[in-house]
Amino acid sequence: MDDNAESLAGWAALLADRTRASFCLALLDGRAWTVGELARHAGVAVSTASEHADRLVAGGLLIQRKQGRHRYLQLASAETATLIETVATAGPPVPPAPVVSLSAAHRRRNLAHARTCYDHLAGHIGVSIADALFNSGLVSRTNGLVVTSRGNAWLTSLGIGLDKSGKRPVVRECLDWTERRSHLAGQVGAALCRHAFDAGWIVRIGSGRAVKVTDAGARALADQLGIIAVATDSPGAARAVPAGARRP
Amino acid sequence: MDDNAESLAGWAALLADRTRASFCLALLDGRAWTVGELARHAGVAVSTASEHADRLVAGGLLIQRKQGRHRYLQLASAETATLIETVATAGPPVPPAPVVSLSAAHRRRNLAHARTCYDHLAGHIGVSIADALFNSGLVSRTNGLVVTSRGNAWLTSLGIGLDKSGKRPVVRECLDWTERRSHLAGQVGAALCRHAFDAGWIVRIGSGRAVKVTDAGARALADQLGIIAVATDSPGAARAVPAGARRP
DNA sequence: CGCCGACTTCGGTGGGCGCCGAACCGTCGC
DNA sequence: GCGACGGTTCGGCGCCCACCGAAGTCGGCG
Repeated sequence: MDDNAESLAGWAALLADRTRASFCLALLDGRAWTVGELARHAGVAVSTASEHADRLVAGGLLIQRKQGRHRYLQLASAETATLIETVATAGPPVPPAPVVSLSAAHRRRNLAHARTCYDHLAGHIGVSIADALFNSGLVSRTNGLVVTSRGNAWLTSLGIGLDKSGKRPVVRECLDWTERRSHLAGQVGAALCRHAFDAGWIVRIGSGRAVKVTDAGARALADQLGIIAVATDSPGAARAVPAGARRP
Repeated sequence: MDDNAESLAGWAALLADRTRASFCLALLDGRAWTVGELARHAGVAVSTASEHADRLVAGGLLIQRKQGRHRYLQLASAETATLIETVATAGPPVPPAPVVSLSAAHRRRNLAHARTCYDHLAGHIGVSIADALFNSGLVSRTNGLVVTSRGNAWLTSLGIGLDKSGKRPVVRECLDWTERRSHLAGQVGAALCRHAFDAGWIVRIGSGRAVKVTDAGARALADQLGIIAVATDSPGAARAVPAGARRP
């Protein structure tokens, strides 16, 4: 029991610091962040962030990849991510926060429904969009992940152009941590997200990652992709049903 | 992001202390311990233990029940137990613990083989029992999880009665963290575990959660459920094979 | 080659907290 | 009533560690 307790405590200690917790939560988006980004995100000095990164890597929670003068950090594995989410969303506990809760639960539901993951869409809505693009043959994954010619035409019709020679992958799958399925990242994911904002399909809820589908957005998604979506904050709503995809 | 990090950190902080971790691990056996017992178990002064108990209760990890001059502590819920197990058995073994291993590995094998989870049986043996009950039609999950009439008869033959009107679910599935499959909890899981202790089918190994199947227990399990089990500590043993279930 | 920028290392500071023993408080049993 | 006993409260000690700024390192770019 003795060494076991040590082990459990050591594990938990990694997460038991506000700054490190903030890192892990940020890294839940699956991306690799640099030390500087993490420092800015958590609001601490770069030197401090560097030391925390050391500890997290040493503890096995994160892995690092050095690239030029950057040091990229990401979660060690999907299991790690699951673990962090488990603890983070665990029970009502927590020392601070005596009441709140109602709005907290509401916020969580919003997050699960629609949010940004870095620069693309995630949550139920993100997964639904990915499904719709696959089902309607705009994106195909039979031979790796590619945008079909029909897909290109559709994107062009939205005013979106892709940079095939660029460094960034045109389209990429990104595991969604609330849905446990893929949504789309890469140039396509980012462009669609940007377009959704620009066209007023979605708006941010507050300052976090959560977004809300507007009425106009719901209509547009139905028209374009056959997705039935409702505004996140209407009562009993948090739901988006991918219908049999229609030709865009 | 901010309050979320705080929350995660606060949660983890509860587990991030050697002594508190030791408490929680001890309490995983589902029993209620007194402050004094926990203090002795962890090797700290009673005053120290008392303060730790305060924190764990305040944090919602434990609940307490005062009785005379004793203060009994136990895990707040089965979910809490699951959470602790998740973190405890999680990923990379942790910062410390360089070698140790042989006895540690042995102990872990014991744990994986048969242990208590809160108040019911877990590990390979727990999963085997669940399998046997499903296969022999004593418990069915075709229409939700229910004890069949034959199942009820069998339980009665063991001297186990169920409280159908009670608050606690009659039978519940509980994910086993070493097997990654379900074992049985709820009233049935608890009653079977209690019966196994009472009838001498299993005995505790030391003071922890690990249990060992006795020779008599192995015979009984084979007779009753067609499970082939061997005592945990016989060499190369840690194994329990669910055979084609026989009528009990 | 020299500058810039990302990151690391290092010394120093402060606060938090884990620990204890001593004093205190309630309950139990005589 | 008194003593024994389980538990709590309190003051104090010491360590650990999160934080910072300044100096140093190293890769990339002009």
